[in-house]
Amino acid sequence: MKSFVKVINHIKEVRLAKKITQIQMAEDLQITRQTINAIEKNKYNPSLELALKLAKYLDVPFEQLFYLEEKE
Amino acid sequence: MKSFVKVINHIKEVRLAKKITQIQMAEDLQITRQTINAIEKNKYNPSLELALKLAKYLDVPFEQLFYLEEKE
DNA sequence: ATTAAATGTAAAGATATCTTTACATTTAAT
DNA sequence: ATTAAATGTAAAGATATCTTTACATTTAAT
Repeated sequence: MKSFVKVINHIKEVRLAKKITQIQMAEDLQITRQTINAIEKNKYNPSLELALKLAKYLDVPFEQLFYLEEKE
Repeated sequence: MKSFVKVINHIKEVRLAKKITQIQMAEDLQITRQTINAIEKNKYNPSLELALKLAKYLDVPFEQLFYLEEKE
């Protein structure tokens, strides 16, 4: 899927505001800490399923946590 | 990511309500018709990026188009 | 300054997402 | 009933997402 937009996520900001560690979050969501780290560092996007779990876990509206933005 | 939840999507219902074909939608979103079809038939979930594009295109709140449900 | 906890990163391997090409079946219009 | 448009499907290949194992660096507390 070539694309001129990219996904922005605010996971790190929300996580820090709630004083949760990557480790805690990974355990709670039953994924690895490397995955959380990679997503926060924008190595790749979470799958749709994980994205929905993240919004639920962090208790923020989905569109506030993830949204599209023009690339570059 | 082993998981006890699955993603539900209402793409087909919304698309039909708007009288749009898979072909038209695929062209507009610059993806293939096979991808739309596979997602509507639940062969797999869209990527987060495509999911966000779909909600925007169909003009529905994200959480109305995609949400988690207990598996089985 | 030392230590422990947290974060960052890398590489290999598994599965998921998406494309391309091709053909079959169903639906809608005449 | 015929035809065209739309939908369904399959297989091979490319890239993305996620795990596991391992180690390095940074941050926070003492």
